[in-house]
Amino acid sequence: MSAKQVKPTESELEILQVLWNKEKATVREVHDELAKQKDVGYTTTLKLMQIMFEKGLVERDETNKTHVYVPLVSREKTQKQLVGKMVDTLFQGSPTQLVMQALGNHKTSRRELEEIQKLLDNLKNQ
Amino acid sequence: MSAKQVKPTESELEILQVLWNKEKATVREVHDELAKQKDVGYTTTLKLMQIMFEKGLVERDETNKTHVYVPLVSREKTQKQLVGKMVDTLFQGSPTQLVMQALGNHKTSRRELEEIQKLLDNLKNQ
DNA sequence: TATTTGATACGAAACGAATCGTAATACTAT
DNA sequence: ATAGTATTACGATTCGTTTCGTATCAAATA
Repeated sequence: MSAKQVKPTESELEILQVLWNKEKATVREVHDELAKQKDVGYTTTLKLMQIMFEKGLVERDETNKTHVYVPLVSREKTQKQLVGKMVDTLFQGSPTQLVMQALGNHKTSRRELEEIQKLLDNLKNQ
Repeated sequence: MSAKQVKPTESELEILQVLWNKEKATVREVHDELAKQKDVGYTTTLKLMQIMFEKGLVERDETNKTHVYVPLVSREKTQKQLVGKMVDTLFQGSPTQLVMQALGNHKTSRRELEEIQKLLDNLKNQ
């Protein structure tokens, strides 16, 4: 029985995004990426990543002066965690309602719709 | 162009849930409902609902001493708002991925699966 | 009418998240 | 070696959320 995963904050999620995409990254790399999206100071990003390290959300290689960070929580597990919470608090426990909402409000390509249909067929036959 | 809706906090969402379900409610009613789920003081609930009033998340009828609160934001709009944000920050802008995640990780009844399929068919034919 | 009960208002504290400035430290290049 | 540059460490502040205690007021009741 492993300990329950820490829930990342909004800002931590933004950092995790970068780490998941890059597999691993330095503070500078993460910061440069974030700076494209919003106005934030370098030390702010640094501090956040240090906190994430303390929380066990990331690991880091301290061999060199410039530390290299790696995510310790997976994208999938985090998605599952947060989607689950959202289903509970916003969709009264019904994932179906969430699906309807997500599909109804965005234009989805035919290709993607068919992919989902395939998944549905699989789920029905089991 | 109406002003952008305020993003409710976690606690405010819990209160909105009750209000959405009851259509309208007093602080006492909301609080009794919340108290079933978690340990919280009456004045805490009161204060939160007062803040929600200031934020414009709810309206209230002050005719009687005991105020009656009504939600000013709809469940649907709030769902849309938060699902949208989640798609952005956690699913790289792909609602389809969110759908897959939601469907994959919960057991969904055959009836619901078919309901979703119907929606998909409609979406494909337009 | 006086007392008790229940409601609102409000300030303040506790808490966590986010931001930044500054100092210390290690690398780089002259 | 020295000066400049980039990085980490860390404290402090700000900000928003949540929590609660106390005061005040109104309504019910004894």
